[in-house]
Amino acid sequence: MPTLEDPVAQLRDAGLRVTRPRLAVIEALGRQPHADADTIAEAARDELGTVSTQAIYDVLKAFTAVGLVRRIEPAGSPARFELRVGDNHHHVVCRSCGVIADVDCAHGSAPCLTASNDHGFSIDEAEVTYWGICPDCAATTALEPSI
Amino acid sequence: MPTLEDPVAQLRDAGLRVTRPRLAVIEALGRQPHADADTIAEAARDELGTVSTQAIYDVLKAFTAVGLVRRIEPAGSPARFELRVGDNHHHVVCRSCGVIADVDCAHGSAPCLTASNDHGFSIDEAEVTYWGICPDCAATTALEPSI
DNA sequence: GGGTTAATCTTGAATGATTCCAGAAAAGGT
DNA sequence: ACCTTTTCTGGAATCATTCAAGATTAACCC
Repeated sequence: MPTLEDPVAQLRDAGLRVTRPRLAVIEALGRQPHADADTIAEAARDELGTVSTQAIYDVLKAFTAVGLVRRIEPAGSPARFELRVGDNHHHVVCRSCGVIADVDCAHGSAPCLTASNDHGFSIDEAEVTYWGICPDCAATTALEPSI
Repeated sequence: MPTLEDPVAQLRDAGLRVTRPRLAVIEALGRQPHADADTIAEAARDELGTVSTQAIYDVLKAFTAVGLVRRIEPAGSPARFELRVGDNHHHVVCRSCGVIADVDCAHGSAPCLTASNDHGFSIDEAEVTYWGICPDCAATTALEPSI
């Protein structure tokens, strides 16, 4: 019952070599969606013992290039990565702690929105980022009105 | 006929002191919307002779804090700044050269979109970034099929 | 099962944007 | 004019990310 496709097959399908660092990155992302490079590196090291930071960046770049993962860069935080599910979904970002949650796209496939005036650009994607406060931070703030 | 509000008045209204670097930044932004910190610094230096990079960042931070300018950070480029016009508009970014153009929001005031599932977040803004190729880059690419 | 080759990983240093710090300068209220 | 607070200067520090060169190793071939 592979809810997640077999990682090895995923790599092969993408035309990428199967290496331990790559498998570790896939697994790390499966466990922590929206992780940044550093978090992924730590997770990979927990599993493999040691992996260079550079390897993580290379792996993430290779994955992004073939569309295995999607790179998102919310303003104010380092780049985050997520296993791409093929759908074109969006994100809610907490202004306070930076956590990210997925939001399904209400309009189907990309581009899910049409620009009112495209200025002659040929648009292929509409990326939506919702900004707000997550439930946890809202609760905390309520308790500490002003430091 | 102040199409742009008087910069001095803008600063005073915002409760900020009126200084030469600040006026220079406002003017630079008026001339080049979507400029990054470095570009603004250069423009300010052209006008004032010399200004520290730090001063530019401080000014931009102060302006952003009071809502005089809006900071946008498209993935892959340094932060850009624009004079906030109060409306809640969006941006089209060229994947090739990075130029940014404004796109009016079709839905009025922020947040102009409603998340399909907000995960309990209290959302105050929906930021939309359209990605594509600008007319100039499209023309160039057409001429040079593949380098 | 070895050998070959190109892709991948390691180590270490470099870059670019941005921020931190401490002191000097200057804006505005009294 | 004077004083207080904000703002600006100069220089160093930080963080995420990338570059470079050589060592490994996965995958394909015989």
